[in-house]
Amino acid sequence: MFSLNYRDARPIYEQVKEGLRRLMVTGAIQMGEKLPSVRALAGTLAINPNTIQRAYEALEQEGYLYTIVGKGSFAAGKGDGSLARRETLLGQFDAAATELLFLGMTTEELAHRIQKANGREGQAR
Amino acid sequence: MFSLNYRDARPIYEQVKEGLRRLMVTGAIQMGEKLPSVRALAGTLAINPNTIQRAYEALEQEGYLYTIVGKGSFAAGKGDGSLARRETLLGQFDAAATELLFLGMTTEELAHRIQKANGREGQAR
DNA sequence: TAAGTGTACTAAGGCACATGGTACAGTCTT
DNA sequence: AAGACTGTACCATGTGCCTTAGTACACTTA
Repeated sequence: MFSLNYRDARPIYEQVKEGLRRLMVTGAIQMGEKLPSVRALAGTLAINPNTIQRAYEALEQEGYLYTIVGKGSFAAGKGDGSLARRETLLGQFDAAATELLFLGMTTEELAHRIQKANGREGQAR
Repeated sequence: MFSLNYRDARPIYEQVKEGLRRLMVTGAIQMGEKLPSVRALAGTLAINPNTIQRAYEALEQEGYLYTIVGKGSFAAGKGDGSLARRETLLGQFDAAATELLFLGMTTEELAHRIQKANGREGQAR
């Protein structure tokens, strides 16, 4: 599924968030698919269920999953992302692009990189 | 110069790093220009000099500034960025691009955004 | 009924961050 | 030579977030 890095400065629940988000964005987890339960994922990653709960809670607020009490958590659709998440991403995108241009990369190189990213995304139709 | 956000989850020294990096990347601080001293910047931002010191130390390791004991710290040139920093940026760029494409943005929209970023960058020749 | 689901608490410990203080070596101005 | 400025290096302290552990409750499903 994905792995944790305890040497990373970022908190575990952030790594869980990014790991799940990545699986959904790349199509490894498709829309409507059931995610592992809080306790199950906690057991797999050998961490506390509370930490998983925190990650799920945040992902739900970002629009990446919805939850039904007693049934479980499920991956949301593409159009369900929050505006706040989109703004955050655009900020990260612009900052990275500006700095990479400063470091000598060309607009063509970055544009080509987007093409490759477009290939990775949405392999799930 | 730039401002701190105490409600932000990121540590202060990270915000200082990003603030200075942004000023250098956008040309507001040019190559070879002297940066404010550790104590001066600490006074301006109303924080501890140790925190500034930590930010400067990290920026030097990233290749964004060089320092001369007794004289001060100075903005480095474009070609002095570390490879590690470049790899970090490329990772952030790809991740943001992939997720934005998932959320419905087109490659053309992102490419156009890079053009605008290219306008902001390097206004200092 | 029993097992599995999300959710909500509380208590405790660990760790990074930030502060305050002191000190030293080097550079520059006077 | 003296003083003011630079970066740098400690140490001790407090705070807040993260993480764990444990318990409990409402709901769904087999």
